Parts: sequence; C-alpha cells; structure tokens
Amino acid sequence: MKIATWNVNGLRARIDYIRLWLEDRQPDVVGLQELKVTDELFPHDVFEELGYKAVTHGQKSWNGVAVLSRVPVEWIESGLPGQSEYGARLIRARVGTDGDSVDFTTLYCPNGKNTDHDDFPRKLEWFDALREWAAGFIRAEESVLLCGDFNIVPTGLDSWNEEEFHGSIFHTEDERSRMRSIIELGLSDLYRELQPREQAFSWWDYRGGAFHRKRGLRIDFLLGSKRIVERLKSVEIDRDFRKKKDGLTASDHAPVIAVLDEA
DNA sequence: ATGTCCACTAGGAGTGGA
Repeated sequence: MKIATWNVNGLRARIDYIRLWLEDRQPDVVGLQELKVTDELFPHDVFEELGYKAVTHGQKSWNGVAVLSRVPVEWIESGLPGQSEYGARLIRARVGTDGDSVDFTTLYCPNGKNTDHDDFPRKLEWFDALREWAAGFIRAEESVLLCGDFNIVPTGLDSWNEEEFHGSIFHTEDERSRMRSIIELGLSDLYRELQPREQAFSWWDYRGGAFHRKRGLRIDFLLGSKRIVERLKSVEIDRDFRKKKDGLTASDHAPVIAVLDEA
C-alpha cells in the first residue's frame, strides 16, 4: 500500500496540480491538509474520476483535512476532541481491507505564528490534547498511522538554519517536547527510520527563492506504530512536486510518501 | 530583500494568514 501526506495549500487552487500528482505517483491513500474549502464545495467528482473516494473535514477559508483512498475507506471521526473551535484539523479513517488495513489519521497542526503570539500557548495545548487523544488507540501490534503538517521542526537537522532559528517558532523546546511526547506513545518518524542522518525538507517558503536556495524545514511527517515500521518498504519526500508543473503553481509543501507491505 | 501565494470581501484592489 502506497500512502502519503500532503499540505496542498488550497485544494481548489491546487486541483489540477493534485490531479497530475495522483496520476503520476498512484498513491493508494493520501492525507491532505490546508484544504481551505467547505465540505459542501469539496470537488468529489474530480477525485472519483481518478478512482478515489474522499472523506472530508473542511471549513471555509482556512484549515481543512481529508483522506483520499482508492482502497476501501471507512470514516471514523473528525475533529480533535475539545479543540474543535481551533479549526478543522483532524480526520481519522480505516483504510484498506482486512489484514491489510491501517488506522489512518491526518492532521493539520496549529502554526502558532510566533512565540509571543496568543496562538503559541494555544498550539501547545492543542498538542497536549492530541497526545491524550492518540494515547487512546495507539497499539504496537496494530497498524496505526498519524500523518500531516505538524508545524514543528523536531531536531536541528530538520531546519536549514537551526543556529539562527533555535528557540523561535517551530524550533522551540516547548514544541519539540510535545512532538517527542507524541512519538513516545509508540510511533516512529518513518522518514527518519530509513534516513537517520539525511537533511531533507518538506516545506519551503514561497518567498525569496527559498526552494532553490535549499532553505526549507521538515515539518510534514508520517508517524507509524511498530506494526507499520515492520511493514515499511520505502519513504520519500517528493520534492519534485514542489516545482511548477505545466505552468501550475505547486504547494509550498512537498508530499511525503511511504510504501507498506501487506500486513 | 517579508521578494509569494491563497481565500475572502468587495466591487475589479486590499486584507489577513501562512
């Protein structure tokens, strides 16, 4: 099963680009973030044409998450309990068939803006709520996956400029300890599992030619349970799809893709 | 070089968020 996470930065603006990617990469399951569209306006027809069913948790203007799947998909829940006022940021579904299924959650975690902003302590609270929620169903022997845009740079290696940004937004110990506490529930960062020392990024600012200057951050993750790690065949950050394609503008995030063996 | 892009409201450009 080929699974992926991708912050698309506006589903409607990106729809033709997403179509190119799906046709080229042929993923089975995709967690999408930053849809910026309501469920009513979600373009199910486009995805159905390509063989995908979508379960969605959207809202007007901001946030919004969805799971696309061309294998059987069953919606489980939407929204992080107690945090629904902070935007449509979580959707969970079971994907695949018996014996090959994954408990699949995709997340658009709060940005926090900067460490002086009111959103920063709120971001930390959101992560505390996420840990408490995820603790309820993560089991080593089950295939559980949390993926998405975490808006945290977990270690210095994951930043293009840790020296300058250490202690600022995405790079604080307060955020990093939250990230570790999620991992410590029994999850692995699948990219790091196979690439322990490689510096690679999943997001580059649109401004200032950041992509071409290799000024990025790794903030998009596939986090898998022990059972997922046992099934893991390959992981890739699909940076080719951070580039313009046929005159179409890319998201500021690249997809992250993993291939899993059958259970 | 905070240099771009998205969605919204408004009314065909400006604002807020990332």
